[in-house]
Amino acid sequence: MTFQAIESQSTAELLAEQIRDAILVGKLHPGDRLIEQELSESFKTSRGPIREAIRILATEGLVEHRKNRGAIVAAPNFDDVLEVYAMRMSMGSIAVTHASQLSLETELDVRKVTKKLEAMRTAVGGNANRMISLDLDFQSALIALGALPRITEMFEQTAVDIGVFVRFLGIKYDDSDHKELISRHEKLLKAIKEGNASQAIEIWNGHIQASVREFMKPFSEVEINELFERPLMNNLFEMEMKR
Amino acid sequence: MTFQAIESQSTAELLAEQIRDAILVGKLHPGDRLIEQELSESFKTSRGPIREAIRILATEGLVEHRKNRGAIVAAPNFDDVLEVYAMRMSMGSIAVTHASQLSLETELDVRKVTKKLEAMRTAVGGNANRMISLDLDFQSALIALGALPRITEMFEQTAVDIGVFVRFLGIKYDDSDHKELISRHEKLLKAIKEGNASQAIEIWNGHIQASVREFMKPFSEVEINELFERPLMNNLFEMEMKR
DNA sequence: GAATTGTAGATTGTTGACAATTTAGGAGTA
DNA sequence: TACTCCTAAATTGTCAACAATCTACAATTC
Repeated sequence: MTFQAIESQSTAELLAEQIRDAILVGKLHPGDRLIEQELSESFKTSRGPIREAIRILATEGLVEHRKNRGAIVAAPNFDDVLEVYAMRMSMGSIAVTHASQLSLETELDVRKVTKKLEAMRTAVGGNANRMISLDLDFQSALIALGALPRITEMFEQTAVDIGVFVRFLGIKYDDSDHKELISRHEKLLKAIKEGNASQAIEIWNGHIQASVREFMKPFSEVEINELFERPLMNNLFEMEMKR
Repeated sequence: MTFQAIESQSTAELLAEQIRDAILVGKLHPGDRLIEQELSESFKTSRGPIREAIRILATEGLVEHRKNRGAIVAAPNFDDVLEVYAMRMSMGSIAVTHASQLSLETELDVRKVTKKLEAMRTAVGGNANRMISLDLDFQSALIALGALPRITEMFEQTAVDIGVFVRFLGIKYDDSDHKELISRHEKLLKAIKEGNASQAIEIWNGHIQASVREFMKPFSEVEINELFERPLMNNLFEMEMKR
């Protein structure tokens, strides 16, 4: 028998994870400073690994690194939401198409996606953040089917972004849509397995649009109409520019 | 009057630049090891900044970082070319569309693009690598007009990728196409300024396709036909799947 | 002889000390 | 008061030494 290689994370990665979670959970707020010595003391490590962790978070865009002045937690706005989802829509289309056209030697990966979907199914009624996180996991696994490393990587990245948006722009997961969400995901996976790329893309785009709409819910009628004036909304909602 | 803040690069960034150039220029080959101590000795610095530089290059994908085993220069293949250009095509479409729809308060940025174009014009007959690099500069500046930070950032990133491809997959810049290239760029910029998004996209996509074709030139007829079998080629050449 | 185990050398990971830079606030000046 | 200049504290940047880990190869076993 053969075991899967276990790869222990480096201290820096571990630290980055902890700090990232602290931001996503709201223990750290936009504008808060990350002071190397403070962190190294509370994590009981030296400043070296902390530095690396901060650099990791900086490339993720979670913190902003100013030369000689340290890092601060970054603050997102709605333009960021639109950009991130525009990226996810079109990159996702590529990945999903590619996955559809690949002869699924990716058997193992398909298993992973199914598993994520299962996790979502059993998690009905859980709290909103948990559901959102599971949904993002599913999407990441799905996109990974495309076997395009850079695009997959970019998805991981934008998933972190979305975590920040959820935290700082506020969003409530709508439980009533849960069933619909899962059935959409099922259809999407099915389309990919059957090699029906165009259908897969259609479902994918629909999902992205639904996600963006979630972010618009906290806004008023008037504000939403204003949002639809923004250029990027074209990319996301193409023809049907009216709700 | 007000001056633009001059921001001196950190040692690590400087080092990363040096090493990156060494890779792009071919002084370092895929598989070569980057040994921290060696580098720190030849750069006359300590290992700290070297470490950071290597981490930077690792996130750029130029080197591969193996835990406890150091970093090696990464090796690209044609799949990478296809993925990178697929990303540039669709991300570029978003940026170009967005730029077209923006009321050009981006006056300053437009100036920058024009300048890059001018640089290309005056550089006729220069060596191939120089032309390619100028072309990439132009494209980056153009995409920056979209004012979408993540997409702009991604373009910088994939430009580095392309540098690696050019170096290690070989490509010869075709001087005879030079005029056509520049006139295409002019039309593209003009379309954006006039807010003609659909035309801009069309030109953009054409340019991407032309770039990919450049990378296919070293291949034989038979090999090229094989390339067109690859799923990703659909995204790049859509309908016209025959040369 | 092939496979396994042990070991020395090379290399990365971590640490605490010191240097350089930035920031904030007070003293001095008009 | 408003402004500039200066200084001290806070903080990041750099360094060299030490610890942990990996690689290659020799020694050992079957």
